[in-house]
Amino acid sequence: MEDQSNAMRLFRRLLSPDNPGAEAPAADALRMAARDSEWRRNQPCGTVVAGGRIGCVLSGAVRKYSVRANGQRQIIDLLVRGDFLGLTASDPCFSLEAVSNGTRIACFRRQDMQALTEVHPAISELIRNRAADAIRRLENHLLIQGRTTAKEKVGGYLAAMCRRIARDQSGALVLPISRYDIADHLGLAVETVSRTMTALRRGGSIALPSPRHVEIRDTAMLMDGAN
Amino acid sequence: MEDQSNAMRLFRRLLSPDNPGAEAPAADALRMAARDSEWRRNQPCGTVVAGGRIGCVLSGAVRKYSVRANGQRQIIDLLVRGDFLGLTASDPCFSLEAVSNGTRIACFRRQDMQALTEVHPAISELIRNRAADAIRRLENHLLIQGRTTAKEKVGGYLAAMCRRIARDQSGALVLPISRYDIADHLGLAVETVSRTMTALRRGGSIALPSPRHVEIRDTAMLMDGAN
DNA sequence: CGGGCGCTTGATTTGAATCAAACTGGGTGG
DNA sequence: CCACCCAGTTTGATTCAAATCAAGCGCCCG
Repeated sequence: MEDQSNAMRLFRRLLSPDNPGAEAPAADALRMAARDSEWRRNQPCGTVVAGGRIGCVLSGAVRKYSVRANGQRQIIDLLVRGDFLGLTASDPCFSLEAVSNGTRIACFRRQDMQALTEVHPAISELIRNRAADAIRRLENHLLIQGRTTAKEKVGGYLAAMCRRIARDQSGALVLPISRYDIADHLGLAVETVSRTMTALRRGGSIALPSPRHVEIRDTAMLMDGAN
Repeated sequence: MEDQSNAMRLFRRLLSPDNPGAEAPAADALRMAARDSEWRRNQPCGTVVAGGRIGCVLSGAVRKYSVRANGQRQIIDLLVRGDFLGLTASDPCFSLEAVSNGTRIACFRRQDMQALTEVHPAISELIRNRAADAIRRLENHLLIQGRTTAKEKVGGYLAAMCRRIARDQSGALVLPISRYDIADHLGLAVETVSRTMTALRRGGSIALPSPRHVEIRDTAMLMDGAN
């Protein structure tokens, strides 16, 4: 099945980033232990990590967020293909939601995963590396979020996305998320995000063929927030 | 030696948070494998994690930060007693500095640590748990940093610190870091931090016997940023 | 004793939030 | 088929809060 082989390729890549051909047995074992599920846009998918289970995003995207007493939503992480959910046992204050239709998640029971690590040491390394990824992702987002001006934040965000998500045939980023999501992820107002995107376009660091398609024109300018 | 027994107690606590009496052999093994070092205020201590080594803060505090091209310093994490350094192999863009005199760090070589995990499985669990701690710490800071007003940020920060650092005999928090550090950690100007602390004091949610000593008076008010 | 660092307060400016309104495209129902 | 609707996006005007510029204070350390 197509999906099967996609997931296999993903697992092989994750198991040995340098040498995608190796580690087929471990990837097979992961594939066998996984139960896949598919989610629609805005559907809560926190159940995949209930009971301490671990999930891996196969396609689409998942947002991890919390809603404050005053109604403000704060997105603290965006998980895309290859990112793991549920690495920190349980923090009940966060919700998970599929961002787009056809978001597919492979789900593993913790005890199965534990048993697998004893047969395939590479899987234990995989988990460690995904946790390290999560730390780097959060650290990097903190750097972006900690910047002072909206132009620096949005620019840094787009530059970071550039390293994580797929491009269309013309080389433009295809943002999986809306302006509202970006705003809630950066701690800005939607209007500010929109205005800033327009300003970046006028400044020449990006092009916007459509609201969801972003062509990076000048990475340095984008990161500096200097235009 | 006093320090030896302090480090032992720390390792035992980290190895089994629920039952501090157990896991003495693993703690002993960690103690034997560790090389301690002591650092002075503002001294760069990134060398302890050079070559992929792992460090554990025994006392004092360490700040992890990056300096941008425009000179702006961004502190992305503050490590205190029990926190681990170098969990994400190497990200050369961050610097480490001791925050206070007498900051002590236990340092482990990665291969020694690896060998230990094979004898003591609890040590491998320890590392996983410390990584999960780091993720939770960063997520929580992101929630604080993503808030809109300075009062919410500073209030949330103090409330978070409350759960991590020691209190003096009167029950007040002893901040290990300066207003400048707090500002660089929250992405605010020093003046704003100072003003906000004063406002919180006047609002009655905290008391400030001295700039570095904070008594939490009303946690709810502090977290809401509502006063 | 001096100097500098850390902290605080004040006045002004700037930039993002907020309030308000129009526009777009895709989807639905008549 | 077309009118309508609606969520997402954009732009404009105004308000407000934090950055910036400026200056004074207390204290520790040399």
